Amino acid sequence: MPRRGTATAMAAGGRRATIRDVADRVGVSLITVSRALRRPEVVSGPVRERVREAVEALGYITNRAASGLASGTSRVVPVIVPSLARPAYAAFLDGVQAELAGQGFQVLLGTTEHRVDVEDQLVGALLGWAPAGLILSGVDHSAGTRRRLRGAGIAVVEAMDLADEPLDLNVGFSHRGTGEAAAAHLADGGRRRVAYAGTQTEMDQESVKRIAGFRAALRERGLPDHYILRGDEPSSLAAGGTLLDDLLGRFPDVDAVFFGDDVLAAGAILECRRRGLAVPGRLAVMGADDHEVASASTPAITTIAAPRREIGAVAARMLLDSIRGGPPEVRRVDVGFRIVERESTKGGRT
Amino acid sequence: MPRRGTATAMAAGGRRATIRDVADRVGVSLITVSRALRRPEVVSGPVRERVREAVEALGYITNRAASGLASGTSRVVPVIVPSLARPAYAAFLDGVQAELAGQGFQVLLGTTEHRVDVEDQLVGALLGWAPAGLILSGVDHSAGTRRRLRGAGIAVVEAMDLADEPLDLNVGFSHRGTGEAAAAHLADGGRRRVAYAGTQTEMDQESVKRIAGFRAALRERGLPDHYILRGDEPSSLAAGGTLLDDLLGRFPDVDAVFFGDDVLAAGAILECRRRGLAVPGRLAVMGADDHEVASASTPAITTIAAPRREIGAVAARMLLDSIRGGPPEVRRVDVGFRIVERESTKGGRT
DNA sequence: TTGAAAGCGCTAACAC
DNA sequence: GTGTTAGCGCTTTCAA
Repeated sequence: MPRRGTATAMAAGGRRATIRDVADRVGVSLITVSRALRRPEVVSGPVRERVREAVEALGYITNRAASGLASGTSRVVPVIVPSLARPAYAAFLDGVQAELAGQGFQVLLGTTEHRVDVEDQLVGALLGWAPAGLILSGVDHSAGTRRRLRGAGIAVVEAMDLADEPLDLNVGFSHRGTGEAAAAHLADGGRRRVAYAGTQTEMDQESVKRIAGFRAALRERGLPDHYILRGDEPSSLAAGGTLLDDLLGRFPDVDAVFFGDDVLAAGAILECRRRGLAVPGRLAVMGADDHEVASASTPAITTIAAPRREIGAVAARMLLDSIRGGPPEVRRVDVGFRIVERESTKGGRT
Repeated sequence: MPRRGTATAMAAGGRRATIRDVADRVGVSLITVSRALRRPEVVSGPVRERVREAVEALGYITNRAASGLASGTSRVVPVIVPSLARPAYAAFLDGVQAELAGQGFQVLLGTTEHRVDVEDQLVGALLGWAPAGLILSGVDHSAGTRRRLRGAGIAVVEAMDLADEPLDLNVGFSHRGTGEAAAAHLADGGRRRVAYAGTQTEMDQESVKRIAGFRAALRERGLPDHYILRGDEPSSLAAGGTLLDDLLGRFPDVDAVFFGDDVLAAGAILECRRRGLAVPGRLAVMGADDHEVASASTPAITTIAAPRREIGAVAARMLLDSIRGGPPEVRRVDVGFRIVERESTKGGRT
């Protein structure tokens, strides 16, 4: 350690103050201090007050490692998301964090970049903290991870998507459903050659399901379901433009496109404008996630909105309830989604 | 604990496997296992291999609390940001997380909502984990937090903004500078009644500094510096529209507005369109953060871009270097920012 | 309401 | 290259 503590408020010797130091200063036993800190109601008023003063004076901070080791659990909750680059997950994380922090729990962050092997590793590493519970986004995990999580004996929430057989607790909405709804919306608007275009779709189970729902709904209506385009760069306006180029190169006759997210859709619309291609006249464009860019584009983009931040908050609440009160009756919450209709899919050729 | 472990891979008795169980199974002492796990090169090949197998078979996971307690430090780094709702901070966090995870460190997340008292509390709580280092966004902290952090004897990075007197390490760009640059850009484009409009500006030190730089640069040019509007709702397209309304109500003659972020600017542009107010003809509009909405708006919005994700990555690298090699020679990195000029501030009345 | 003893699972230091 | 010993700072019994 290259640095050295120089703060005034410290135990003699320059060490960080321990519960022992606080006890000595107050003149009680160490365990009394521990109790005064964790369950103030069980110690006498005067003692409680003097402990408070000594803690303040010494700058005492509970050592979480010691506390966790002795008690076998810690007030920490690992939260695993695919990525922070996508606003949808940032919003989810925000919801979780706000709710958990309010209850004195800390979030340990992990990102998988949509890779199952990374998730396996992360779960292993994070379980080492003896967490009170764990929140995962997504419902598709390796067999090893599922076994490990069940074996850990802690509360687990799978969030964002809906699980057929939840590991424990589950909150989200149907990604398959969003695909079906998008196809229905475009087809019912009179579009006949309806495409999907997205990036990094193979690894991301959410888009795999969305595409499956999308294609199924098209087939049901007797429409072709093979206008599917997958890119591999991350989402950006530029990527949206490129996707549109590729799409029109491969399928020149498409009359509607559902993009993996609003940023791609907005980028495609910019490209349409460059090409002088009318939206929605010639081509209907639809996105997902209800990103600001969808309302700010011209034309404004029809999108799919889901309460991502609220999913995070609900996930956190379900977890806390389970930690405190045991398994709840409601193990699975479907928060739903809705289509926000805007200009980019208006009209069509009914 | 309402649940119970039922996994197959466990030590006898249903407990979670400890290093002791691994040692017994391999037939070596416990410390040998510990070494095989942390510094494989110091144990013999065969032992290393048998430990690996036993770990696998038992599903052993290192107990971080025990490890941290025994060693006095942990591979965990608290990262404190004002909020996750703003994409700029999500990008920063993403950069930190990616870099740290790659080196086997875990991120403990804290958000302050721009409140100094919350930051104080968070720092206290998070130091309890005996972290290897700590990353804060912002450079303005309470005296108590400064003292505490210095006393903790760990590496600390203040990120995003530039500090006059860094606590330890510092990486970011000048927020005052962005304000000056925005004012200069608008004034040099011939605008004479130049306004600033933002939300939640009192608590956010970054915007306080940006406004200070903005006003100073206007005064330097002999322009009025009192066209300043502060809202108090969070940033959104709607809030941008409202700000524009208020602004034109109070200062009907403004000819340019610098918004606190691109989303507000985009919302204002939508409102201008509703009112039939020409941008940039009648009013120049400028934003900040280089959000997608700035390129996707019509007209496209001039903005200020800074490498937020990279700041996070650099912060993480500086921290790791400091943890591993002691205080580095470079303690302060200015990553700079740039104005991205687009249509929304073109022309003017030179 | 308070205290004493024991030990959580690991690592540092020092043998061998 | 491997083992022994002694804690790290707290919480959990159990007892007073």
